[in-house]
Amino acid sequence: MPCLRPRSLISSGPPMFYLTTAIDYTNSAPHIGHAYEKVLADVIARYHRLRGDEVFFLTGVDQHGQKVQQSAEKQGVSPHDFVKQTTLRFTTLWEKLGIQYDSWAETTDPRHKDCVRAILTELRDQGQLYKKAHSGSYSVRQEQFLQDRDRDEHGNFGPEWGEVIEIQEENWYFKLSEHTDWLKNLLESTPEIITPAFRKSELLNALEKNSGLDLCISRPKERLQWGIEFPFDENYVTYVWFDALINYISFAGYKSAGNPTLPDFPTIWSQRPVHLIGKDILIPAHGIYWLCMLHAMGFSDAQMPRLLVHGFWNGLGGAKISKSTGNVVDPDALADKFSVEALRYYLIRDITTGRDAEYDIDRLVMLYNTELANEFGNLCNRALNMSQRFTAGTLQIGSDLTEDDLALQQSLTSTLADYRAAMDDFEISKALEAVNRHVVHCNRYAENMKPWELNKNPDNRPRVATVLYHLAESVAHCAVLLSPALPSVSAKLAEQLRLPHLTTLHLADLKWGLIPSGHTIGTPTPAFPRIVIEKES
RNA sequence: CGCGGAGUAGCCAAGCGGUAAGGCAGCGGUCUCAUACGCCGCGUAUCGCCGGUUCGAAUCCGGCCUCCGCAACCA
Repeated sequence: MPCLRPRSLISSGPPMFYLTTAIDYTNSAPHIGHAYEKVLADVIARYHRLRGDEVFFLTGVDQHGQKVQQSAEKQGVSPHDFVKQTTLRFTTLWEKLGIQYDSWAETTDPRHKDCVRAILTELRDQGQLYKKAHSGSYSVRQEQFLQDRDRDEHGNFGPEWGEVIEIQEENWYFKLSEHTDWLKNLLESTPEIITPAFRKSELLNALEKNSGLDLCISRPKERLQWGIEFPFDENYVTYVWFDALINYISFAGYKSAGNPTLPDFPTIWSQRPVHLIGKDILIPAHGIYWLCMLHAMGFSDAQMPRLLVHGFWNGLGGAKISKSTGNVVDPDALADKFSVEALRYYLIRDITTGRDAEYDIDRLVMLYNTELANEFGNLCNRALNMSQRFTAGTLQIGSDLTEDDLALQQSLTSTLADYRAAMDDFEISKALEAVNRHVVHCNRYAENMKPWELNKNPDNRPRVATVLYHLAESVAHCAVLLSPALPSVSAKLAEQLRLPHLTTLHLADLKWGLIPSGHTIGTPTPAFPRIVIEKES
């Protein structure tokens, strides 16, 4: 068969989908918000693999900075050891939650440090960095410069700051102000840079206020040792911006000089990457600093990343979740109590991407029990069980299709389309609703067809087979559609169906007839055990 | 008049110009293949308030009220 496409396109392969998350600060244990972002990213990444895209999913931890240095001192360990121990809490949690990342970013990684230094040197040579003295009020105890907003109602610095002295300090600055006009134009001309759209006006507004100011990017070593040393000024380490943010490119192979342990940067960054971040770090970190940094490094407008900004999980009544209010939720304990599947499902099902949601354990249990255990889980079980009992586990594709059969197939078709559209827009919740719609359709179909009734008369054998095939085939489709959200369950169902290839299918392969005629399935066991809550007195 | 979100049935929530999805909870019924699951039926929601535009508004415009976020740690 002749191929009409130019050779360059043939060899280019599937598109690269590069997805990153914020890297978490290794100062304390991961909480529900950390888990949300990573699960969301994992679902998006798995969906793109399902689409057949080439995926590079990067996540990791931010290990430098003063807080870490202080926490380590408090514990009487080195920052290195402290960070090693906290990082382990993150990696073990991700493993438990089934977060399948392709690469792991740690800012203490020598490869990352080399990249940061290479960038700093280059920017300095291009005149993008300069050294300047700053004087102001400095708290010796807190080891930081104070702002006017830190003053109390009398205009004084309170006792919480300890001794406050006036000092002068030199630091390195990045010429941020040279890039803000460009950024303004970019944001106005390229709406896809930022999702959801309403964040754009917020960002433009902040940009207005920020204009004219350059960015302080260093800390003198007397104040901070736990960081990356400047390549051309050994008395300074980098402050967070030219450290943490760089991870998005350093671990993608930027300036790695062909280091075989890192990927090929042009391949990874061949189209706009997606940075999944929380709404708290859009302004100014990602929305302003990072984009301007990339611009200074010579990235073109077409290479600017997409910022996918998610909302927060708040406590009931919209209360902020924080350590001080004591309503922090430990995702590890939740997974133990309700299962990883229930937690993953809840975190992506009960929130609209980009908006906030209220965290409520009752809803976690409710959504899992109704949509997964009762509706889908029960559908799987009844379908496979009837096949075992009525046709000895063997499925026949069937003929003489009725209107009901065709309606079921139609339902699946529209679910597939809705699912795809929603997932492409990162609307995970909508996509899951679409799957659920078909599940409900199937249960209704089963009620109406009553195969257990038909089976009483041997003449109905072919009809029973056709009905059971429609149910089993639907289970197979739904198992694939749910695989980004619940990979382990999908694998379990593939096993029960004795269709191992389901786990490696692509979205485009989802056509009626996944189950070959004459195929024999295995025995079902509940894939979603109901969560039963013991009544607490 | 700082900026930005949000206000839809008891609760969660979709819709964003054409007589208000869905879910949960509740009530009644029903099947038995199935995880006491499923299925069927039952809700008059002045879509925060007031005005305007329109043949027609939850959806557009104006005004008002209420709640949340906008220092730092932090997704």
